[in-house]
Amino acid sequence: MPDTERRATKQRRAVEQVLRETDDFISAQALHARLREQGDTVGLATVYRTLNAMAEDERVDMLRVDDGEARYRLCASDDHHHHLVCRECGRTVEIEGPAVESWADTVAAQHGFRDVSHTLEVFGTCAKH
Amino acid sequence: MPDTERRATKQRRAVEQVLRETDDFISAQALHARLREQGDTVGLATVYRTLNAMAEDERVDMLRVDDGEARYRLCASDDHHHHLVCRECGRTVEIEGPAVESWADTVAAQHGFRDVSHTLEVFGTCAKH
DNA sequence: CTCTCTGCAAAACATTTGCAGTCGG
DNA sequence: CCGACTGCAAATGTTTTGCAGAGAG
Repeated sequence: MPDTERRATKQRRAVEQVLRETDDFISAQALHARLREQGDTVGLATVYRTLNAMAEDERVDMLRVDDGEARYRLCASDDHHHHLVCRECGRTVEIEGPAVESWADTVAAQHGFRDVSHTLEVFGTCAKH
Repeated sequence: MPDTERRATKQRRAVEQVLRETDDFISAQALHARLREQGDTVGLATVYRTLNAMAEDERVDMLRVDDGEARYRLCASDDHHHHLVCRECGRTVEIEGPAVESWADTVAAQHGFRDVSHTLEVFGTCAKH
């Protein structure tokens, strides 16, 4: 239902502000916790409703991780990047793979798939471990 | 805990048999339903436990779809591969990206990461949808 | 026999929804 | 004002877990 009117409220502004300050994908639960930390009292349900609305309007990207939590991030209109994560300490480095992007699109198209998207995460043990 | 002993039971054989007959990824719930259909009475919890054990032993691939259900499938081949998954019907095509493999290793090494592994899934809408 | 496995029901999660009251435009 | 928005609590849906009994080796 993209045609519904959408009002600008205090809690929506709060959610968007946290998203703006967060580079990586963040879960609804974590976002809600961060809001409480900084004093904003926004209901968890409202966080979910806001995130869903934004996803519907394509203002955030949503992806699922293996632990079952959905994670959200403001649509970076600029570049799409991936992450290199240390499996020991969680340290994260943003990486780019231009070749991967086009490769994924090409292969998908060859198999007749449209609206292609992909998830790519690289794991390793960083120098400190 | 990959070192735990693993016994061969009737219900595990039943789960594996369904997996063997299924080409695409299937959810635990759907697998459980299929078992009941064909007369096997296996508890839902057992299906989950079996699937988790197999995933831990790397005998099945597990992936999450946007609706929040995890889907499982027997590892088809021994070499490392990726998947192109239809987000509408779950139809899956195995794809290979030799360039991606080496790219991931290289980038990770540049950042001082060792023991590199990665996950890559491509999603799209297949020709039938 | 000895442990692992199973079933069932309850618990633990993430996420959604019903409703009465609130508030933006 | 009016209808969209919010908070809370209750409802959902998936997956996990505790525990007593069953069964593989």
